Amino acid sequence: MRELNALGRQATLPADHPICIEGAHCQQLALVLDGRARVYKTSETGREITLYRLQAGDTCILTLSCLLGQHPFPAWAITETAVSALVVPGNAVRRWMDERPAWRQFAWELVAGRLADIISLVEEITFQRMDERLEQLLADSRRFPPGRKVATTHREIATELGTSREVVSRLLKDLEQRGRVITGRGWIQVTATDSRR
Amino acid sequence: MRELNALGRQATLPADHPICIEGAHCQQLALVLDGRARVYKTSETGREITLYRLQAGDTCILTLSCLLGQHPFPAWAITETAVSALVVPGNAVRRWMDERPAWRQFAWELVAGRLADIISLVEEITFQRMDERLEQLLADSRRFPPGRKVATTHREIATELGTSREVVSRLLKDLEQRGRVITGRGWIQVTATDSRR
DNA sequence: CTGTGATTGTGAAATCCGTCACAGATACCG
DNA sequence: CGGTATCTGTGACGGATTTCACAATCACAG
Repeated sequence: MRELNALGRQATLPADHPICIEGAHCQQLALVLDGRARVYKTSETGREITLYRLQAGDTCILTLSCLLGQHPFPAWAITETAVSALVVPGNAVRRWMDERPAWRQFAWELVAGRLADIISLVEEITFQRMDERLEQLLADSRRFPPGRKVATTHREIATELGTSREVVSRLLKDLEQRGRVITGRGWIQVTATDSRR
Repeated sequence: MRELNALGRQATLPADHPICIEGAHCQQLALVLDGRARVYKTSETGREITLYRLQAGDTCILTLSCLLGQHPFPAWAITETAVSALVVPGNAVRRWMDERPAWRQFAWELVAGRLADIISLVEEITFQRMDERLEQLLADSRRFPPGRKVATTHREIATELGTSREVVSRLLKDLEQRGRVITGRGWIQVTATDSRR
């Protein structure tokens, strides 16, 4: 930890600030201290899909695999909220990987987790309908605590799922009519479910 | 290498033999010496999608991330041809990760490559139509050398792309009429393209 | 309070895709 | 050579999704 603080440079980024562009050769790794960022892919037609998110305590495994595996960064990344992070140069990361068992363990844990995430993303996209995927997204109580308004737009959800805004609007309308959510301009509230079902 | 041979156990598996089932806790790692295997996901309705393949020189990064990251195996794996492999116990893998820089490098290279593969899979599934994805598959000259018959069935290609056999049959018919492929029962031949286009 | 930009609602059409239902064709095994 | 299992071709249908077009609504700055 001491070494980490010595070599690292504290940085803060505002919300909606680009971090990585596709094809970049990363030279440093950010350890997220606070805030949230999003790693995603884009299509030529302007649609997007979120691959995964970074939160406090995370580090971007794609950057990691760039640094250690000598590959270009295969996606885009952007902050969603203001983010503060500890930025560490690539060679330090590589050295720790050699010298620090705890760091190795940390890195593999992260990679294993994200790899599993992305694989289940593939599964979802391939086999599930959009309405199921939307429900699944809303069922994540960390991001959509039931009974509380969450600030987001239909467009944001669409880029999350890799579809278009209209589709999300329609599906949300359905869900609202079935009493599963309440929506307003710029927010959504998942209906509090009693725990019996 | 010496150590690898000392600790490893040589194993051979016939074609179409299951290797890993979803949710397994892997205790050993296979280094593929010869043959080909497939890692895939399934849906309840019986459809499948291939995540990636293992060839000579590969090792399964999912197994690796299981061993090192303490996660269950998030997919299925099966041999496609007869496979011979060197099977190494998990604790040896973990030890090498501590002691062998070359092994670490090897592991990270593989992970970085596959991670990029799976991410571009997500991109394809999300943004491309099935006909584009099929053409892309056939454009892989390692697997479909132009001008040579390749033994495969429509069903196999369907499980590759995560769709149904009929869809593949129709799309192939199209491609055949446009002169891009020649097909027969149990084989496909990509038309030899002159290099000017 | 008014204008402006962002957000949301919705209809219609087109396309893509998955599924069902068979018919035919082909390889292969005895 | 017959029988059988597998593979391929195809029509029909319906559902899911995308896209375009435009109206309506809302939030907020000035």
